[in-house]
Amino acid sequence: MKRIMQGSRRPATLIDVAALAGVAPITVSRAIRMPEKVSVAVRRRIVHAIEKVGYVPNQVAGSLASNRTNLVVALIPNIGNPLFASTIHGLTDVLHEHGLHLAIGNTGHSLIGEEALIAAFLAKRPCGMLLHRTTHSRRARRLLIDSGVAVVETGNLLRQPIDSSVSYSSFAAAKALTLHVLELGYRRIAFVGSPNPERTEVRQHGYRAAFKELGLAIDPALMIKLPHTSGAGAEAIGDLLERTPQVDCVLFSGIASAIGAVLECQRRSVAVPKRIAIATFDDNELAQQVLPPLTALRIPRYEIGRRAGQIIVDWLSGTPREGRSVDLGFKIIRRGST
Amino acid sequence: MKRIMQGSRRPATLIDVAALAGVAPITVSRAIRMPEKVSVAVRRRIVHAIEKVGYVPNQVAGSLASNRTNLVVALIPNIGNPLFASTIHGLTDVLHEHGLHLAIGNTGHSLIGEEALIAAFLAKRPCGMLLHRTTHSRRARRLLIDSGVAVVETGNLLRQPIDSSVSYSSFAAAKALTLHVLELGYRRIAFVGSPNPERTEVRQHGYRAAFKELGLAIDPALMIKLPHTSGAGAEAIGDLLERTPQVDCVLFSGIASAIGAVLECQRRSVAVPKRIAIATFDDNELAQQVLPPLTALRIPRYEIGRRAGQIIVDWLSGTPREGRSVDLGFKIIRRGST
DNA sequence: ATGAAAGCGCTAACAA
DNA sequence: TTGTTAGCGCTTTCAT
Repeated sequence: MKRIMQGSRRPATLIDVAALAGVAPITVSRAIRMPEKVSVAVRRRIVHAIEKVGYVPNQVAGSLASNRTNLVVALIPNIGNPLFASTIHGLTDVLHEHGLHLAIGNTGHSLIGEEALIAAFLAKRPCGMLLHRTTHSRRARRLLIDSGVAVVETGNLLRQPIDSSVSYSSFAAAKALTLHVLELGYRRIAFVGSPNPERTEVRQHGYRAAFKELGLAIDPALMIKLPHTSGAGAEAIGDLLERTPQVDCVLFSGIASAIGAVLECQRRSVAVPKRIAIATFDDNELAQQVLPPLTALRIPRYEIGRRAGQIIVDWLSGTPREGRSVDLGFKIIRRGST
Repeated sequence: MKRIMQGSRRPATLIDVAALAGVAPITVSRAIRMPEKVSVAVRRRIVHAIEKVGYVPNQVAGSLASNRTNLVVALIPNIGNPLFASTIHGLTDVLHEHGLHLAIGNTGHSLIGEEALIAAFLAKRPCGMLLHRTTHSRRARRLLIDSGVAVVETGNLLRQPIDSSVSYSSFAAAKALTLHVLELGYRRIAFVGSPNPERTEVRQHGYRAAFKELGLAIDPALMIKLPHTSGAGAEAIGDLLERTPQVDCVLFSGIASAIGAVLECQRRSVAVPKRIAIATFDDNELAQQVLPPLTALRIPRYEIGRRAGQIIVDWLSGTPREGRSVDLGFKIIRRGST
């Protein structure tokens, strides 16, 4: 009740401030956006007036008039996934430095399709858009291109990005990690992918390329798909050991499942890496703490967010971009599990 | 280059669509927002025209005219922290169901202070705001109250929320967890808090209350503060065992440090819970996988986000709220570590 | 350094 | 069911 009555007081506008300060509205606008263009005396009066009436600028009106929203949109498959947290963090860090704000869309199990979702966010007239690993329909691409916003795609390196792409190469990473364990002498290497076909196929491709490069044969019984949870990882390694005892190494697509697998090996007293080696396609602090610590691929997630933000900022300031695809690479960190 | 030339084509407006369809602009507006209010024939022509010119509504203009942004803002201390992911997830799930969108602000190490940050986001004229455990200056509160937006505070249950508060009681949780281990017979119970004083003090308070309730004395050597990382947890338990060998149980404020501690015990072959029991103030899948699995406090983070979203949605639809403080509670899940 | 006029693209309120 | 008229609160452009 109290709130509602207070709220009914119409919020102060530029005009209210101007009237109180005895200047034209445009002068107040200038005092706020380019203080140096307004004389000190007038500025002081305006600042006073602003405090007095509790003026908070209406950015909606400002955006409409200036045709500039300072809004960046990130479309993410699943906000609940901690993986995205670092990228979003890097992104907001850069955006906030430049007075831009971030709106987040969860493409996950959204009822409305990708096109509708993109259209809905485009309706906000953002200055830039980060798209994490979404495949686009022809119409969605059209929509994005016609909109004129800076589009940065992340999640995988694209040869034909709509505008630009910042990521690492999933193919190269998978190949490198597979070569890494092949070179260590492992041969019956299981590959555990996620149910996400898009991502998994690229990685499987890299996995096969590594075998091919060394002229070795792949054991098809060792290609598995399962969700990225530690429970699933635990089950998977159990199954592998029982059903395909020839296995001597497992590559996990997700870190949670890899950690689950290591812990399951502890429970079963299966020696890692002696009986079976384990490596994973992502890294975090915990991967270093388990016993044995996990050999992992380190992906520069925070940096990807920052770089994506930087590209958007550069685009807005008219700075010509250098390349369309920015490869931020990856590192293989060998620890005890291989 | 290509992009820039294409982008220079002025985007289609409602007027363009109206002209092409041979109707008044307002009719197009209606056809989009309330299709049932427009005759089928006219609607068809309008839909055609929209497709033809590739019209994407300008929500900035719409918001200004209708005085409704459909924007909700969440201010979070640290987006990089996976803990917040679930809450944000729950929040977006509800918001998207009601056509609202989320903008995220990172209060963390922001250069601009809380007041400025709140003012900056208020300038976007959001319909609602979620504030995660931020203490507010008098002026910040004023700003929020005067704005008339629905404010939901999370992170701790508040007696005097600005508008409403959704959370669990940190005090009750800490007391309950402490009582839990006291009742199991542990007596020299270390409490490992985070460096965040605000949160840690409330929990320490609960910890003391539990001892007091049973008329037991606290060992002051067992109150520790450290960052929530698994590395820190590993170190901490090592130190505790060496410097204060009387310790028989450790309560960890953060889950990462608790997991680090369990893993450290494995490395040192310290028997958990025989030599030392471990419990933690948060739960996740991994906590169930480590050896032994961790006794944990389960906090309904996703649900907190959903509920916060629901409150905002209700507020917007004028539904009177039931209570100002919603306590979503917690559960203690006993596993092998105690 | 300051101001006047015009309008951004849409929707509310009120007709017809 | 459809249209007319007036803004929403600000910034742009062009004076002064």
